[in-house]
Amino acid sequence: MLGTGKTNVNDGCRMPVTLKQLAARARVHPSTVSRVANRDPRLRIAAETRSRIEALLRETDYRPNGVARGLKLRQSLVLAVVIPDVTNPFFAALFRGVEDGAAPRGYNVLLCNTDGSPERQHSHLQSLHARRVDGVILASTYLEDPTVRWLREERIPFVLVNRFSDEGQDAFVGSDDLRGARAATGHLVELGHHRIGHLAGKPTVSTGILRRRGYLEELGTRGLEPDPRLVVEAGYSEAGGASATERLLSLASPPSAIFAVTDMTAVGAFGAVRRMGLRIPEDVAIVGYNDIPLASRLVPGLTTVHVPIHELGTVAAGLLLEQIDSGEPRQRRVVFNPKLVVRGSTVAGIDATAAGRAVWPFATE
Amino acid sequence: MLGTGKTNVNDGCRMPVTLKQLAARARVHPSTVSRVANRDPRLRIAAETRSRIEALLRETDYRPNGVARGLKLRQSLVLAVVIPDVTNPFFAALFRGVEDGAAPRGYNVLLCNTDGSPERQHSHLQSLHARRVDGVILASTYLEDPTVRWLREERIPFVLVNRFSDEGQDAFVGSDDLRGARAATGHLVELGHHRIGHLAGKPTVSTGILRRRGYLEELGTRGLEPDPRLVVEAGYSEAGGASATERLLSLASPPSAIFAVTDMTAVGAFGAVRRMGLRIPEDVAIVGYNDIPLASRLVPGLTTVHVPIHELGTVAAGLLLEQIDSGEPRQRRVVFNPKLVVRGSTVAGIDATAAGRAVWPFATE
DNA sequence: CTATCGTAGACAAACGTTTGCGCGACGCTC
DNA sequence: GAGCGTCGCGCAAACGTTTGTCTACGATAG
Repeated sequence: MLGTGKTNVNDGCRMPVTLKQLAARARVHPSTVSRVANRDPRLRIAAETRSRIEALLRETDYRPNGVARGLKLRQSLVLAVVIPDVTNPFFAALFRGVEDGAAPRGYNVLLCNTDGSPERQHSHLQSLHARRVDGVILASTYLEDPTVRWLREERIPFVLVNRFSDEGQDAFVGSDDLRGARAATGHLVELGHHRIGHLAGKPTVSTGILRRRGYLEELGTRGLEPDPRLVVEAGYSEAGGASATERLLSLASPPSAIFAVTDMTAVGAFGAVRRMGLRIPEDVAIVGYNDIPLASRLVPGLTTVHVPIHELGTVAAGLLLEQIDSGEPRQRRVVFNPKLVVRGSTVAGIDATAAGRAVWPFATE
Repeated sequence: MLGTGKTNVNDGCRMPVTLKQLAARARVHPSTVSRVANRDPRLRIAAETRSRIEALLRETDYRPNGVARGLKLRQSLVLAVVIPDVTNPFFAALFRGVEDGAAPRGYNVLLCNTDGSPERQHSHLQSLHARRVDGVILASTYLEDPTVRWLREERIPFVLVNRFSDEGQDAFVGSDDLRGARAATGHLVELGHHRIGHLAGKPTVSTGILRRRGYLEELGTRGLEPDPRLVVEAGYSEAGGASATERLLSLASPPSAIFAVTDMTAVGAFGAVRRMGLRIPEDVAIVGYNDIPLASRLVPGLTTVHVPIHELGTVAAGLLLEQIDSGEPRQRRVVFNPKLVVRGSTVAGIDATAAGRAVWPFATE
């Protein structure tokens, strides 16, 4: 019979079809099939052969083995996003942005949670490197981060998001933390607050340093004397925000307003204030940072500094792909101008107006 | 000089070191280096050679090329999680569970968002298959899902989570939806509600069907006549929950309580009830499903059916790895017994007690 | 009729591993 | 001292692609 020569088809068990098997069935060399499948423009293929092979490709629904392809071509079409914790809505939205930016270009995206541990970050990156991911988006970096230096040395394309490292000229996308913090603080001053507390981030993280500096600078500009006792390191967790707030409100002369380094920190503050039997904003006004979806759903709504989180992700993906395509590290930095969103946690009753109505697009479950 | 023979090292540019390069430097065959690196138990290596090679491995910090390894070994050490949207806290927690279960075994995890679109789901899975992922965790399936059949046919290891497909005997981990829905409905009945509305899921999704059935069955058991007008399809989004609630509350004789198919749906109901100027729980009591972190932070807290979301993920990962290791599809089904958590959205004032204090571990940002 | 040329497609190497097999060399026994 | 067992390691094929080069063949021209 025709086509039953010494083809080494193994149709016994269902195996993903390979180029060689197709070549045998079409009685041509594997390279020919490859050129047809890839529409190789440099080689001329007889119309008859081509259509025969194309029919076969369609019939078997051939998909090249990505692993083999990756080995030969030295590109895996896989990116990685490294973050502290996807359970934090900020990072979930960020990841969505990255995927939305990368998927249309054929990339899949790995997600790695570090829980803020430099060791886990490092081991994740070792693993990613071994898998030859094409690029990394790193949102869990800290200042003087050896991981970033290692990425530079290994010439692995990467983009930092939200936080940056060193004075580095690495590709970066984030918000203008200094400006955002000044806007938040200024808002509280304008509301008449004199004693404003700050739930600070860590001094090892760029956002922690810059937002604290913005807070201090704005106080200075407004002619208010900063009180060191009003600045408490709270970290980025809800629990940290809660305990720091308790300390702040137990002071002899407690603050009447609080600027939290992060929305999640502010959420912790909400809980602490409530448990102490105080009212928001009458007794304590609260401002956060990032405008995560949760911020608009709290009661009262959380006044916060809006950051286009999803866009951070898509832009980062774009920068990374640019870097991968060009082959050279482009040190572009994209810094968004943050904008204050006023809600009920600083101005009583404002949630009933349009400002409080922000509805975040939560998708189907 | 020693060691400067015809070694084909190319130390001009920094390339990831390969087995061949190391072999050349150690003056042995690549296979020998491979065996040392892999601690191949079957082959005996002279102590001197071994230590020489081991020193070299440490010195160069050698990591085998995962792509080449994957090609040869037919395993990529990559899993994929397919969900509608990671921005939904339910799926974020689920993903964390999967990663926490898989990472210790050396796996990295791809995350794919489908936005509930069968087309996107299908194209994602095509792509995953081409990349030869070792297994898939699918949480976005619907009934009579061609994707699932395709997975079965291709013999790709997979586990369904939360929702299942067909009557299938596929590996599955989720909660007992029928029981959870009955508990939620029964709770409302016991509080004295006679007209209980249901914000239903889609009839194409197992959770939608089962939770609706549980609601109806419980009403029957309690001797209440189900009213078809009180069941409105709301889907799984906040917006869907809001608009469905508006319809429900505009009825001639509106319900005094609502059971929502999902916490996010319930969140939508919260907003709608508030906008209509009604009080929770005095005018309308609300119950959700899943107990996402957000549920305990709403004011009042959302009464809901607790599901161990993170554990769903780790267990699913375990099942999947078991399947991968054994080479055979194990059709184990793990069904958790859900437990009602009562908060202020059904019982006024209860949030001040311990029940409302559930603090979810949000990690650092 | 032969030299030339263009075209269609085969050949083979390469990407970086893993692993069954086999081969020399050494030491032991009889 | 010949045979045998063991030890240590090299050889080569294989995983599934891609791509530069080379060949065979038919046509055309001189």
